[in-house]
Amino acid sequence: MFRGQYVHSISDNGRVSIPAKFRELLNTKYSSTTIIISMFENCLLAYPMVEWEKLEAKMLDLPSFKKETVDFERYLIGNASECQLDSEGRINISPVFRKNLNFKKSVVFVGILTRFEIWDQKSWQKNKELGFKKFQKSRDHIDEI
Amino acid sequence: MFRGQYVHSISDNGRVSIPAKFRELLNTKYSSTTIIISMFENCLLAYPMVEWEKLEAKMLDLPSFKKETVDFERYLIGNASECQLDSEGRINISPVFRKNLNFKKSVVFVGILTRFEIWDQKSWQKNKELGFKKFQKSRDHIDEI
DNA sequence: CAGATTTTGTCATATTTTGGCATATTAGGA
DNA sequence: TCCTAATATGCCAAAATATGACAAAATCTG
Repeated sequence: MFRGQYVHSISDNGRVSIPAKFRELLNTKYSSTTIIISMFENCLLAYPMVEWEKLEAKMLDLPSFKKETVDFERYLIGNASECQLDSEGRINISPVFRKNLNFKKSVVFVGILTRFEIWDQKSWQKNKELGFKKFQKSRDHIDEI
Repeated sequence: MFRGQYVHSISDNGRVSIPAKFRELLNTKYSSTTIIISMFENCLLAYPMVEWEKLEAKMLDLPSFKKETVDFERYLIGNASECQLDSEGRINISPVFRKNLNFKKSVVFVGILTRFEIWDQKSWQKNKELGFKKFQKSRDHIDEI
């Protein structure tokens, strides 16, 4: 499972290396270093191909003309892009993503089970307080655990 | 079960040894020295892998894009990291954790049944008073015992 | 089509992490 | 209280990792 946080720096042309722990998981569990990244809240959301395909399968089952479906899919799929890790374990993040999410010098990788997020470090820092508050609040709604 | 308190010192690069009593429990009861640590309130929370996986299994059943789920998982999983005790019974605590929790020279291990916490010694001292007050208050809400 | 710009591949190096040994410290038993 | 065994921790070398630099390839633009 993807877990934990890693801070990496991103080059001027948008190249950044994926944390070794994540690369290893892609190699072992998923046998593929192809991932899909898309936009989400204030960050990028990245899935191993296999997990992404599961997600797509579920989306195909949604009622296709319902407003929520259209809005959800247009955003998530519409922003998705496929990436191959290179021999050094790096990917390129397109200018569009970098501009939208204000990616500057450093980014934070955040592992979340079957997927991981990529944040601009400054935004992540800013969200830290809020994130903890949200976590505290969410605990009341997560009754199953 | 994990119980009691142990004070250990942490090296400059974040390496610290797990109390022998805890190691023994991992070896005997859990047959594995793999643990997961994550942030929680003002300390680290450590689970033997088996116990942690029970939690994750429950989390995988939550609706993955719902706000409460994201907030909860981003914090708990996003801060989690897998550790293997080395041959000397030590683990590494990442710079992110040390910074966030202000880990300085000494840390306190606190055993709590199926898990244990790791505190910066100073914070632990500071929280002692408060901890007692909270304990007193909690007694009214613990109806099952 | 030619030149300019961007992307990609490879190498080199600084930094961090890991493994193992050796020594210091602690705890428990006689 | 001393001795012994277990435990914790400092230290150093080796391995892994991240990232900067640069050249080659590809792409874009006029």
